[in-house]
Amino acid sequence: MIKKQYSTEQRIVDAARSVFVERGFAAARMKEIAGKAGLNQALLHYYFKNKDLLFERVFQDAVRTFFPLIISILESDKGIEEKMTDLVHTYVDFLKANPHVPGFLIHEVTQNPNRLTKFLRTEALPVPVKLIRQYQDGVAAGKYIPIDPIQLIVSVIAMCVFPFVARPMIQTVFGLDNGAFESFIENRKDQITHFIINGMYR
Amino acid sequence: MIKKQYSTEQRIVDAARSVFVERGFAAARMKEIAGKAGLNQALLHYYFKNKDLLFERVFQDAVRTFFPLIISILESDKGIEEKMTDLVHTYVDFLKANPHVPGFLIHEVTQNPNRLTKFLRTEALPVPVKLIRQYQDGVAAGKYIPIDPIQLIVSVIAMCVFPFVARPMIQTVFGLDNGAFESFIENRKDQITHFIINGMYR
DNA sequence: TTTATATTTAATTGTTTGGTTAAACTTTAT
DNA sequence: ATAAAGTTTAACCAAACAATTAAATATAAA
Repeated sequence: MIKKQYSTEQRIVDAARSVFVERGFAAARMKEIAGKAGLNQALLHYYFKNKDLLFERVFQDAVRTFFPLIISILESDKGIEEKMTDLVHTYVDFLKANPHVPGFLIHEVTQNPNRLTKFLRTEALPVPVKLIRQYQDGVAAGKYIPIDPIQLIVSVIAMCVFPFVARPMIQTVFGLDNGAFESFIENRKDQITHFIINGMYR
Repeated sequence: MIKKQYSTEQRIVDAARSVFVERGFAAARMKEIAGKAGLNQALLHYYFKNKDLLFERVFQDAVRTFFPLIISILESDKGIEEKMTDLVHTYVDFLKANPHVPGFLIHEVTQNPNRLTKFLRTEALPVPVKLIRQYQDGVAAGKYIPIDPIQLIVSVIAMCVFPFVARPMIQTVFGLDNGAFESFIENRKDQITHFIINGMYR
């Protein structure tokens, strides 16, 4: 019974993720989610009392995958260059496997910031103090340009995430079909790594 | 009569922009737009046959402000460094005045890419060939690092736009109140300019 | 002044949606 | 075998929504 319960609930959550991530909360339809999960709406409501509770589950799962990966890379014991390289490569590969998640999170947090605030009250995200200290030490030693390490982190994440978030726009404006866009992303990993590391050095 | 017609239609469009940009197409309500414009729903439909037509108008106006500014800066006759500085400063200032527009466009293009495709069929966007050539010449002369100038353009735009698009997320994760976020953006202009120009040079 | 256009109010319409209900059936656990 | 939990079907509900209608009034143009 435990096995069966897991399977039905997980089927619902997987279907819901698919629909919510594609359409967003407001445009997603419970009827569609039920259909995708291969069950009826009554059962959907047996497991999740309402749309908002189901959404919360999907949202929380998405946040749990999106942020901790960044933090663990930034907080490793390696040197900055290696961490930046790791971050770009690992993160872009993660985004390739989950291309719609950042856009989904950004939009839904914008629509309802309380969702993230509430989540972080129970599962706080550590500030990447190691990376920050490493960078500040490098600035003091005259090795890196004097910018705020938080700005650097935001910039690196921006450069990784933005092409996924704005994918249709970039494809349309620059006339890239799907194959060309995938090459663009694959090439991008080394190119922005080079640009970032080069940019940090004085 | 012309004066009056402009005023009512423009009032509707302004109200619609406000609501669509904040809530997105799916969650925006015609009733709310009518209320914000200070008129009734029948009049709303007298001027715009349906929700989609009204949205198209707002969308097109937004696209018309978002992209051409980038292109005009990238295609000026100035040197690359000056153009990058101009782009960051001008663009961030534009975004400060219209903070929700990029997020709105990105989300709505993702939900319905045809809107942008259709728009660009009638109002094509030039590719910034001058900037591209300038960068490629610099690479050939051994002055800049060998990356694709399109990647550079995407990165610069990413660094300008992302903090606005992901503002609530960044504020929440880094614990910035509104004042601190505004300082962050103001500081960011010079910091990313420095980072970008430094990053380009070999 | 007359005609055309713009505007309003209040009510209505048809559809969609999230959610509920009841009863029957199936599966699982004891 | 019985009881509990899971699942289904079909119908229903109330609310919300975009859009419409009819009639009256106000404003602008000819």
